[in-house]
Amino acid sequence: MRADAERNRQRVLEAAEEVLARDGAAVSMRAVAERAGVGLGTIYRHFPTREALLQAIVVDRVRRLAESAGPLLAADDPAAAFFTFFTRVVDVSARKKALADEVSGAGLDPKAGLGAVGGQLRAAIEALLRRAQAAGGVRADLAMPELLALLGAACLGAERNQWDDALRDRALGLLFDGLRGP
Amino acid sequence: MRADAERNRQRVLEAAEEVLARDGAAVSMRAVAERAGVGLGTIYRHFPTREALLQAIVVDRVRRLAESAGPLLAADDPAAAFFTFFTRVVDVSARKKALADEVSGAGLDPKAGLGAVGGQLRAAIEALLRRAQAAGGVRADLAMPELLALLGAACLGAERNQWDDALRDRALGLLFDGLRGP
Amino acid sequence: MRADAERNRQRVLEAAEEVLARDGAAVSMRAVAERAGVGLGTIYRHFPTREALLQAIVVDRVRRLAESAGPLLAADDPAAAFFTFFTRVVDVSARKKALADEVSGAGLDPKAGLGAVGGQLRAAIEALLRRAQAAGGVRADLAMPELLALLGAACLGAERNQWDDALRDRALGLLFDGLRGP
Amino acid sequence: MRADAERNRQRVLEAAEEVLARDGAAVSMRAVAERAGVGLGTIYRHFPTREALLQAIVVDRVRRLAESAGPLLAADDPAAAFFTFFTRVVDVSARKKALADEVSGAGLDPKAGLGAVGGQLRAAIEALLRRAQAAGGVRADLAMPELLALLGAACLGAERNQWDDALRDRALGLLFDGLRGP
DNA sequence: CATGAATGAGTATTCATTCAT
DNA sequence: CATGAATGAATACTCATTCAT
Repeated sequence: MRADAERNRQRVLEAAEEVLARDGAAVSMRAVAERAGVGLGTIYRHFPTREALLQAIVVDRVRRLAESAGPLLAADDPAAAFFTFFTRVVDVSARKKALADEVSGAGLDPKAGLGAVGGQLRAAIEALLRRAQAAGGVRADLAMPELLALLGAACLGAERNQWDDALRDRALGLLFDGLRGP
Repeated sequence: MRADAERNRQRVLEAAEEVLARDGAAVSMRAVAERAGVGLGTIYRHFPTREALLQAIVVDRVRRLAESAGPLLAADDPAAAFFTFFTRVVDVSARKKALADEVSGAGLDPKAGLGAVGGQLRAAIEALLRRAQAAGGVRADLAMPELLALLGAACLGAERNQWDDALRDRALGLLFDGLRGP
Repeated sequence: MRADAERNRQRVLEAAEEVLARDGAAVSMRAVAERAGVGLGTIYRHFPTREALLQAIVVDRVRRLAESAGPLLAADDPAAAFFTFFTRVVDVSARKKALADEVSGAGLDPKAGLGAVGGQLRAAIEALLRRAQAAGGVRADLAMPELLALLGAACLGAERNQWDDALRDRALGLLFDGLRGP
Repeated sequence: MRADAERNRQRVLEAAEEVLARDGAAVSMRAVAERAGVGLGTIYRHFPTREALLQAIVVDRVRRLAESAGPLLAADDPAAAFFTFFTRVVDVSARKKALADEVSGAGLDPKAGLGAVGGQLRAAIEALLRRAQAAGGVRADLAMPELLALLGAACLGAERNQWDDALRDRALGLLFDGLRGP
């Protein structure tokens, strides 16, 4: 790919990321184009449809999240690692609109638009959970469906209600007590 | 107001409630009019804007929810009453689209579009919480902000991901363990 | 239907008829709206899609053509009636763009977008042909496929090349000699 | 012109010929570029506009048609030669989209976009006609305007309606009977 | 000289809202 | 007072053409 094309592709992605993070999934293509300082056609050159552009951004976010789980899988305290990652996912959702929608619900199954990265994030969560359970830091009867349900809910709540750090810590603190066991 | 006007107002409200519950907040005014069997103008006679109509419905829902808390305030088991009401709010959210948005977050402050009923729901929750805490069934350090944050998150998650009863019970069971205390 | 709605529907149809007759099937909806002096939404109220509007016009033209065959079926000179109708179809095509496309080819089969009127026109042509053949004014071995092929071709030629009356008479005169027999 | 430039010009012409013949005049420049395996800019280097490219192709087709008339001018049976050529033009139109438009109507006047070749084709047709008339195989009162009108119409019909060989023979057979005389 | 990235005017279509009937 | 016809701004997307690389 030519240098200027790659540069413009990045500008489009960054502009779309910004307006998407700020305004949510209802962004118009024209708004993205103006923000990026490019023509409408330039967006469509790099992303065939509106959905493709938005998905590219969300997929990238989810991928980064999944990748960031790597170091935590080798952390000394498996339970802390699990809760750290849970918090991180919620945290990113609070700051980036349209991410929670994907983390929430079925979005982590490969069948969804996320493609493979949905499964990767899910796998990362599951691995962290298993280690934490083996270490006794998370109750043994916690299964993935309810964990994902709660994680998705927290992400949606954090996004919609713009949880600040303090609120997030208090809310997740309560939730984590429940995940540790009664 | 003339009797037929009042009757039409009710028909509009009921129709809007149905389509809003089913299709979510993206519902079109025409869809509401057709469902109600009235003209578009009739809707606008009773509700000045689309937002006003939707809000009237949500306000009504929230009001009913708040009123339904009454008996629970006199229940024998304050903690059970608290958790019952929490579950009820989540349950209704899962079945009625566009409710979770209001329960979530700032919607329960009087400053929001909900008007007074937001405060009423909030007051009901707070009263149930205080009784449950006094009875020792809920941890004493649980404050309203994080409680509302978690309640809103659960509502959003239940709506978006269409929690079934079993999933709702498992997810809320974990959360309630956290609310009882570590 | 309300009087003003019917009036506007007619204005739209007439405006679309004009621009379609003049500019062909590539007309834009905006051009029709401006010509009709109505808003874009008004067109879409009466015709759900661009295709529906254009088809309504062409269907109407074809219907009128088919209906105009009625008196000719009772004419004294069956052969003259047949040739008169053939000429009429070509004549209208020369004056109204986008008609020839429908008369030409498969457009007269009910499967096409013309719906029933395509079949009616075809039936009218066939009836006129049979009478003319029975009267000995048209060769007996003339069948519908080649007749429709020639009629469609003449319509297309007349439209594309804007045959004037004299040219049309000369060209069709030659063709009719062929249809009478060698 | 450099050898590679000439080579690219040919590739563009051939690719455009193919897609034009298959898909008709609505072909996009990008489709031509991809088919030719060259960049869009290369097309515009050789042809200043979309129209220029399409015309170059049609001009070439018409030129070849005109040239193919040469041997027929020396054929033993002038009438057969005339009808053979008429059939050939229709035949090519049926197989190559966007040709009929040019053969049809004014396209054969030098004033049109075809440039000189339009006149050449016209001259070839006229020469064949004169010989056939002199030999008594075509009616003496057949003049060029109506002949061209009918030829153009047949070309358009054959293209639009995708006449197969049998239909073409039947339709043209009827027409030729008319051209021979009543 | 070749490339293909960028442009942006243009397209059909939707929908909240107004207002003549 | 009810109706629903009319409005027109807004949306996603296409494609001939230009021009930086």
